[in-house]
Amino acid sequence: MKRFPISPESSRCSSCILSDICLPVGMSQHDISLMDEFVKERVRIPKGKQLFSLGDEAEAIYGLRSGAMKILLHDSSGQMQITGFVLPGEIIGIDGLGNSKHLSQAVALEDSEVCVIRVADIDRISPHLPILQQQFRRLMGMEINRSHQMVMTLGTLRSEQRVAAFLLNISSRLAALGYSSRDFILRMSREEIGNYLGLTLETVSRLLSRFAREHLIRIKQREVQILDMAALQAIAGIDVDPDNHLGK
Amino acid sequence: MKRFPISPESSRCSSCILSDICLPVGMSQHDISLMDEFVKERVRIPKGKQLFSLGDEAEAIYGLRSGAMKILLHDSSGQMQITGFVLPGEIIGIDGLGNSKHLSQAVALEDSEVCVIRVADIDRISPHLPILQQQFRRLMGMEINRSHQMVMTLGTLRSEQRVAAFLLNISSRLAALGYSSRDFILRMSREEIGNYLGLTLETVSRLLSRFAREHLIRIKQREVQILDMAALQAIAGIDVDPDNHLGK
DNA sequence: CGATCAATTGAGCCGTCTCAATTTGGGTGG
DNA sequence: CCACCCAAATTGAGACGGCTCAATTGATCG
Repeated sequence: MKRFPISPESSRCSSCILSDICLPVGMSQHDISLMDEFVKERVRIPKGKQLFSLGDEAEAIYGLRSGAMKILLHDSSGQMQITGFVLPGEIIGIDGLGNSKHLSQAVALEDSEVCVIRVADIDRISPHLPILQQQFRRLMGMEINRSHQMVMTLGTLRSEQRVAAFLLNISSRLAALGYSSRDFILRMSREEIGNYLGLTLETVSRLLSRFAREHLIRIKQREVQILDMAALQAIAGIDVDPDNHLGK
Repeated sequence: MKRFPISPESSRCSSCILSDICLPVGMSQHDISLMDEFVKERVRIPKGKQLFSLGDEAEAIYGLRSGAMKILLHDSSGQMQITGFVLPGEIIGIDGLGNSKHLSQAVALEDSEVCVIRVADIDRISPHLPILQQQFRRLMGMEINRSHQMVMTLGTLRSEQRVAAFLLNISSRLAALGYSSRDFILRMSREEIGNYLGLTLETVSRLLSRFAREHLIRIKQREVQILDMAALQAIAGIDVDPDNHLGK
């Protein structure tokens, strides 16, 4: 795995364009500059290669700087489940923090680059930077909520709702990155989407085709264009009418 | 909500029978005695009442001392999903730590009692008791893993596997508490089990009946007796044969 | 320009849900 | 103590959503 020191100025936390959605969210400029102290390393992961895998020592967490990754879980019978897709600015490896060993595997969907934050450094610095403890609590809390949201999706939504919710989720995360929320490229295959959503790849494909036939989206391979955001939200079960929350 | 100070000696962390599976897990006797300092309060929650609900300030976490609870999530369209059942010795409210507001709701399945650990106290004491930070990281990590496991279950398992895995899960958690792993009473209804597993109550009922017909369990209302643990494990997909993990 | 992999589309089947009827059990008041 | 009531659980019949299997088309890449 290629590790290399961070280049002169370009990519410190203090000057990173992702700093407002990445780990330093909400930190003062002064505190962020302290982070430059221990984010000294970056790693490139070519498409298809893994950043870490099941059983690896969880000695660091990673901020995705560019590219896209998927997080995989394996069970005792060899089943595999994708628990999440990671976009730039998002954090990878939080789930290993509690155990010191990773229980998941992170694989690049395309050539990617991550910033390395060593757990040892965190523990060393956090006494002098109390906000860091809070940041980690917040990050882990976010991961818990994200995962609960996933449980909600898999437990209560029907296939068309899942696919619609998936598109909207990707859309809003890309929007937060400054990209268009209406036009984007999916970085994962139909099979990966299906696995993530608890559906087969055929079902995903059929639903995307149907959405296109109904003029909610335009889709050509992995290029997506959202034509009717409101209709997708309605399908996904995101009520615009606040009264509906009350009734049964 | 009835709050009352902890009685003289009986129920301090340092003398609690749950201390080896509850929050103090792995702490030294000395460190545990420090915890007595800030676990000064307990709360009783009658069956059907809630400990906290969506939007409440997350000012504390709770260790379940007796009884049983369920954790609920609500979505914008009024759908409800049970994300977990809590047994004695387990911690409630971890999911609110990141946001300072609870996004879930905790409801008692039967008359219950929890120990209150105030977040403010944690923040005050943890600088002097570094192991506490680790404990919290560990707890949040466990919650993440638990939730990921849930995603795995909902994403990959078929109904009979989910129900079998559910029974085994409850069984092993009760065993950790010192109760029988073969005979126990379910504290939740078929409807609650179904909601939790992403199935209907009828499907749950049918599968329990089928398991009974096949002599894997005996079941009479909520009383469960496991007759063939190995067979249930086989159904749940817990391979005894380690070779199976490798092949596809 | 063929080879290979990803995606689409169709046909038929199976598992789970829906709707409905019945049984069981527990609690309450006469 | 018994009769009644209500909620929980069981069981059945039928419908339907999503899966499986299979064939075809469409990209991508040496």
